Amino acid sequence: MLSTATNAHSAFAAMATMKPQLATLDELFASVPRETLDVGEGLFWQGDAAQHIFEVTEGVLRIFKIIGDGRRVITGFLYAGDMVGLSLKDVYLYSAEAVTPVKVRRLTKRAFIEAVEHSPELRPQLFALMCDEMAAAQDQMVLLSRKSAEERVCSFLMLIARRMQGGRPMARTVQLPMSRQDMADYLGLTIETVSRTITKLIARGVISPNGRHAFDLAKPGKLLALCGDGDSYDDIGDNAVKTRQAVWPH
Amino acid sequence: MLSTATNAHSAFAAMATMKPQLATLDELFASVPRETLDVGEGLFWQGDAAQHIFEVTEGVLRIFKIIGDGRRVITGFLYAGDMVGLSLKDVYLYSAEAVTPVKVRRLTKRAFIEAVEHSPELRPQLFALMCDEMAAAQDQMVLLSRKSAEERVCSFLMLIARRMQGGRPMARTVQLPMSRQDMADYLGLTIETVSRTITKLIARGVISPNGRHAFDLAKPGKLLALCGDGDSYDDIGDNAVKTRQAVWPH
DNA sequence: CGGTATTTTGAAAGCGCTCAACGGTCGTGG
DNA sequence: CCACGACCGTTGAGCGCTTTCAAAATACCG
Repeated sequence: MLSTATNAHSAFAAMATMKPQLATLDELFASVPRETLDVGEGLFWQGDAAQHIFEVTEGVLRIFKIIGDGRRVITGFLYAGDMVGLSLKDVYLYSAEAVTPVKVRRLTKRAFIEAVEHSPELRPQLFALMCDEMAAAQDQMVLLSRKSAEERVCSFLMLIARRMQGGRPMARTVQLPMSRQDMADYLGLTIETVSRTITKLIARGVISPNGRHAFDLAKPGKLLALCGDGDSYDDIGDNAVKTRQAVWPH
Repeated sequence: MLSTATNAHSAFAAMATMKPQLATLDELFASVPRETLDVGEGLFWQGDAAQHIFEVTEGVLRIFKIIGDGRRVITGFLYAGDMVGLSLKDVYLYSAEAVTPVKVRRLTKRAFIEAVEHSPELRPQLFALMCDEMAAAQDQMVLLSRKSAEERVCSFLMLIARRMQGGRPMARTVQLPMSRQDMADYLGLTIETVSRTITKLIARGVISPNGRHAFDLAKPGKLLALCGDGDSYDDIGDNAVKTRQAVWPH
């Protein structure tokens, strides 16, 4: 568990004397050698002693929990720039495996926490990171709780599309490196339902396959409308423009 | 929970901040007058400018999101001691309403963040809080993604039972102040399914009604086993003892 | 090119949902 | 104290979406 004070003074001294202020969380990991993971290889397992924080440098990682009888729930996919292992429990509460070949850098939890604790630059960044994660988790609860299979798949496509483009214009093509089983376990569906739903979206011309693990977004406006997020869109001609007509109660 | 060393450190911290040390997040709110909410009254709404952080002092609050066509997802119930509004977005991403009469205290987000930022005591507490929230969110994803109706209801009963007793011996009686509709929207079910599932649990003697919004846990061991969390339990005679036989992959 | 894993497709079943009616409880007011 | 009504919870019947079980098709890899 995290005991912040043990070495607080020495860590502070070290930071003050040896290092310039770190501007970004990323720089924290800059000096650490990269490790590589093959496809399917695990980074750590649910129940392992939680000693490190990792930063994904390259590739895609899946984070998942398994309950007794083998049911698997993928709680997230991590891309370059994402961090994993952030928790104060002394064991990991989930497992992490490589979806694609992955490169990561690791820091001991203590080193990470002390560095953040003594950097006024880093603290807000960590805070922001955790807030974003929490917001994403809540969106996922909405998806799992109330969305239909089609809405889930469309939401997933949009999520990945947005993530890949860092938010900008929106990718024409979405890469889905994970298997259908991974998608199913992330979306709370079965592999068959995911497959059928995708087939239907293709038949309707909303997306079109581009290899088995990539899709072209033929009608991005339509796709957006099918996410079930309740905003309304001008869908004429599929050059859809978001009209941001939020619908709250009261 | 998190054992921080308070001592060697605090002298230095006090000098640095020129403020009396706050030992707990709770004390941050100590000087603020309480506000009260009637049953059903809203604290803030999804989309409102997010200017305050709240601490629940008394009662139960529900946190929920609504998507376009009226579907509601309750992402959590908050009890005395819990905090709400923690986010860096400039609008709230969810709404908060009183399930029971509620008392809260508020701090502006800025005041809160600055206080935490200047207190080495408070920072780890906030970090711990957010980590716990994240862990709870992931458990909820598991529930929503892969658990049956019965498992969901049992998990909910256990969750509330544990929360009420602060983790100790386990309450004989569980108070459920929220409506069946609230439970349904939290568990990703309909009100009818929740009702039917509870009826079945009563029929099987797992729980027994104690007023409409409370239940006695007649067979806590059985209840635990029905949560679908995959541990195994000795259920003979219902003086069940947890045998902690975790099941990870590999 | 053969063998394996993954994905797709088909048919049937099941769990939870929808629609509908009934019952119970509580507060109000006569 | 009881009658009434509104709200909430329960129960029932039937349906539909997703799952399950099974098999074929396709991609992947040595």
